[in-house]
Amino acid sequence: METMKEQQTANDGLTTEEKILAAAGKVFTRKGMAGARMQDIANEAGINKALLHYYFRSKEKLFDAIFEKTFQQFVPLMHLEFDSTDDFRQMLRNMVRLYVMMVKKSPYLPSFLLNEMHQNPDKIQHLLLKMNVSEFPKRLQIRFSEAGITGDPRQLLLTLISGVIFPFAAKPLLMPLFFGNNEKIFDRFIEDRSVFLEDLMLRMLVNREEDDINLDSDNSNFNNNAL
Amino acid sequence: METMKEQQTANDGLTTEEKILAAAGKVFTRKGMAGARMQDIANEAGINKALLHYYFRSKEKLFDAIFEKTFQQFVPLMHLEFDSTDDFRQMLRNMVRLYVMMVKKSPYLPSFLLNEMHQNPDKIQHLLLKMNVSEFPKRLQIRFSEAGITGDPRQLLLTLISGVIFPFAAKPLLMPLFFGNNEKIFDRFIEDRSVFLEDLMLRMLVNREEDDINLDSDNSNFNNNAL
DNA sequence: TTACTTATTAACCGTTTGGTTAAACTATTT
DNA sequence: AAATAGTTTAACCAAACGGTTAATAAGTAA
Repeated sequence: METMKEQQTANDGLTTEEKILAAAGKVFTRKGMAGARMQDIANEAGINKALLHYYFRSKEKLFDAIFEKTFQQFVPLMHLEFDSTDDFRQMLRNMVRLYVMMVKKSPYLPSFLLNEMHQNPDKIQHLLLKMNVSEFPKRLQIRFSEAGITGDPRQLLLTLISGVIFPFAAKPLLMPLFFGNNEKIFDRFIEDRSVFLEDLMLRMLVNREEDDINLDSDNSNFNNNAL
Repeated sequence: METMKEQQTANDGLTTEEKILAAAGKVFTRKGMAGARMQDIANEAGINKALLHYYFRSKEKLFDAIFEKTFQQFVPLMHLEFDSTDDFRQMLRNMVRLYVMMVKKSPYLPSFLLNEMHQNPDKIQHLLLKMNVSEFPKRLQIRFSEAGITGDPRQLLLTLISGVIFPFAAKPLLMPLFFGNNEKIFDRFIEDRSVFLEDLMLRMLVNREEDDINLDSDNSNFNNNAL
């Protein structure tokens, strides 16, 4: 029998703190900060409510921990992913696949993040400073320039990300409107959408250079991204 | 001095009920159902809290009124817009412009709707029945077929709508990350985006027929849209 | 004016909520 | 074993909340 110093592992192999974080993540992402109840989180974690305040001082502190963790799970993906692959097209493909996978696993995430971002825009400022993403727009521009893309890379990136995330964020509407409340049909649609979006990206990249339709080539306002 | 029977107009030319609805709309869209307080709504309307319960019986009833109104403002736009113009490309252009205008006017709307939709997916089912949108997917398909588009029209439509809405829904993130917290730069980006999205649509329509990249032409799962 | 209906308010009520406390339980140290 | 530090709980608390009530004010009809 070994002695455990820092944290003792509970019955199911999880620290109490870990159990709290898992439960809080579940409840907060579903109900949001305002809709979540501390008692619900305690029940979900199978512990006493006072323990929540013992580990995290207040509801807001606990929420902040969850929000930060969830936020970082989302945003820096592009951050990391943009350096990993040499082939530009393959990189875009990977991004689509990665985001589809992520959102598929936890469908509440997008609307949770979007909503809480609006509720506390100040916290985002702070989070973006902690993760060092201030260089991201510059790197994004360089990456696109090297690939010979002339247009505003933000337009393309936003189209890509929104294209993946939005169907999940709007699922409760799309489900009865387009998919007859059939989960399998929805899943198949998402499968098709991955291909659709990859193809969409390729079309844009290929055509953009040789085409006469000019989209504000001198995008002079791209450098104003101070923090 | 005229006599008023049905509803007397208050000092500022608005019925009390109208003042309540306006105030509730403002508070609910910003704070959400769970985050909104009846007292805040009463304050915003400049009336006593009990009046809220006098006109609408409960918080949920009041919320439902706002949610329905807001929801209908959004969804049936495509519904109406899809019949108005003969020219298919012009119609898509109009849709983009219309949605940009709408969301620009009330930036909280997208994240509010997306979030509350997740919170009560059951209510959406009911709302979709009231608005008669059951025919919409069929009409959408027909409209696209007539224009000679072979791919799944839902993919294209979703790309369009998400492309417009998402930048506003994610504005608190994009603002410091891409636009240096400068509202004017953001506005200019949205202007550019309208053009970008219109161009994007045209590219897809033009190329899709003559291209060898085949995106699941036999979209057999499109007809399963019962309600 | 009188009677009556509708609109509006201040005060109140029961419940829920985030948070605290003091005691009990568990492990580690001496 | 005794003392100590860390963990967990039941019970409690004040504030906030949605909702009610009883009384008042305002408009309408006779």
